[in-house]
Amino acid sequence: MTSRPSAEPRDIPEATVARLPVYLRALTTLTEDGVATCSSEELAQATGVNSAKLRKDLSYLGSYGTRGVGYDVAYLRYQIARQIGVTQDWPVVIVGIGNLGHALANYSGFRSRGFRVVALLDADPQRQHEVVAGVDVRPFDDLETIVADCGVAIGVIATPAGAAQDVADRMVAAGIRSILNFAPTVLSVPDGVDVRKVDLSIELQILAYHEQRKSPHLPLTPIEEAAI
Amino acid sequence: MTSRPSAEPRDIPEATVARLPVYLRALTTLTEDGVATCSSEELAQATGVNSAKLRKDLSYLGSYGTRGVGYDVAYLRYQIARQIGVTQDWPVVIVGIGNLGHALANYSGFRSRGFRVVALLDADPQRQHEVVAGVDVRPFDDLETIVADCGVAIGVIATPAGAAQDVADRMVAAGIRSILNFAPTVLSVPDGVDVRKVDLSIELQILAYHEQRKSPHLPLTPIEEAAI
DNA sequence: TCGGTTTTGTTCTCACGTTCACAAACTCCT
DNA sequence: AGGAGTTTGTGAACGTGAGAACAAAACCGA
Repeated sequence: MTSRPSAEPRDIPEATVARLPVYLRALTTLTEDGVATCSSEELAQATGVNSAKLRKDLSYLGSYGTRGVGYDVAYLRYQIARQIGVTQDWPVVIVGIGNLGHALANYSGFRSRGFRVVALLDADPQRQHEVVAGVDVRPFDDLETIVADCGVAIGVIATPAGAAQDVADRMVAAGIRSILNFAPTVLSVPDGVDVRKVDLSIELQILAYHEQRKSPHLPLTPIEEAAI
Repeated sequence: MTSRPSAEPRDIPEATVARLPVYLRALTTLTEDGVATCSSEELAQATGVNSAKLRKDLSYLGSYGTRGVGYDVAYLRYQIARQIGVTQDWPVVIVGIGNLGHALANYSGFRSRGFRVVALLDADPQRQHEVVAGVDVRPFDDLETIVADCGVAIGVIATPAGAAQDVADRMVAAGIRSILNFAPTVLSVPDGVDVRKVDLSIELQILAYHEQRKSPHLPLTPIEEAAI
């Protein structure tokens, strides 16, 4: 036991924050497999990172390991979950119930990882009679009421690009301060509001870039310059 | 005009590569709006980055701007597309036609950005009679044939976590060298194969972390240490 | 109790990415 | 033709992140 029982809330580097959920997932798997203890080397293997990096990441949370032994899986798992803030459920609204919205609403990974979809919203009245994943689709104008009633802080945008900024503005006005944006557009939001984006085609384009360099796949003569 | 007409193929930093698709998207929008020229400041605004960073990013591609004027939208767009390698279509296979696979197959952003879904594969015979987005779902065992026939280099995994590693192994064996993984698991692949992952719940967890620090939402007393 | 073994936590160094700041280069107007 | 105004491209300073390496701290067996 260290001299001070409470962990100090140092600020954690962004790169580390982005890896904590990966560690959390691996620890959950280990727990399910009945593993009680693991070393940084084992956990690093399971998460695909360098063991030195893993130890440094964990050191930002506190000293939760035992030298010569490793980490208590259940204990470490709880500490990471607490740091991320997923020991209790976060209510989430999803706006835009097209193909992607459907998939997100049905995605079991949200529920099992500390998120609860409390509402599905769509501007199209045609969709407002559907029930997706046990939640019925409601009009977009119900946003403010739902945010206030359920204490929603996180919104997910799965609309077409053209609607995304308007949706974001309404979300911010309603009190939402964290937005996960799947629409292929840049959102502008006031300070204090976090936006993370997931763009499916950007990831493919990055792969294409590297793929192009791998294969000597004649990389298109760069002599079209004068032609334009 | 610069003295050398051809762009030198310097290697581009990863961080820059990840932003090129964003610039490309903005330039496409500007083209559609009939804008012929734009400054780094305007393009930076449209893409949500710093204008100095934008200029440095573009400088890795070559000197395609004109001082005192800005960039020719169509020309810069073509140059970026060429660098990324999306001037011609890339054939792509999607494995796992559940909710997410459906959404991906229907996502028009792939088609419009240089990717063509040539096959949808699923191990479940129940799904093999469906037609999604004009492409019929075929047995997973057809993978090798399709990869060979269509020259597929990029595969998308949208299966449950348990199946993802097996699918990746088969993809690699079939000749695929770039994988976009939506399954919440770490894939291990040989050197020379690129994997990018998209984990929907990780993004939410990162938002939750920051959200937790914003609100003084009693952050769960860290005195459970002795209790575990 | 004590040496040997294991594994963590941390320090140090290097590489990468971001931002600033400014000279070079181009246009426009008189 | 030339000066004023604009905007790019880049060198230099700064900050963040990654990896190697090792001392400190635990366990184990005799």
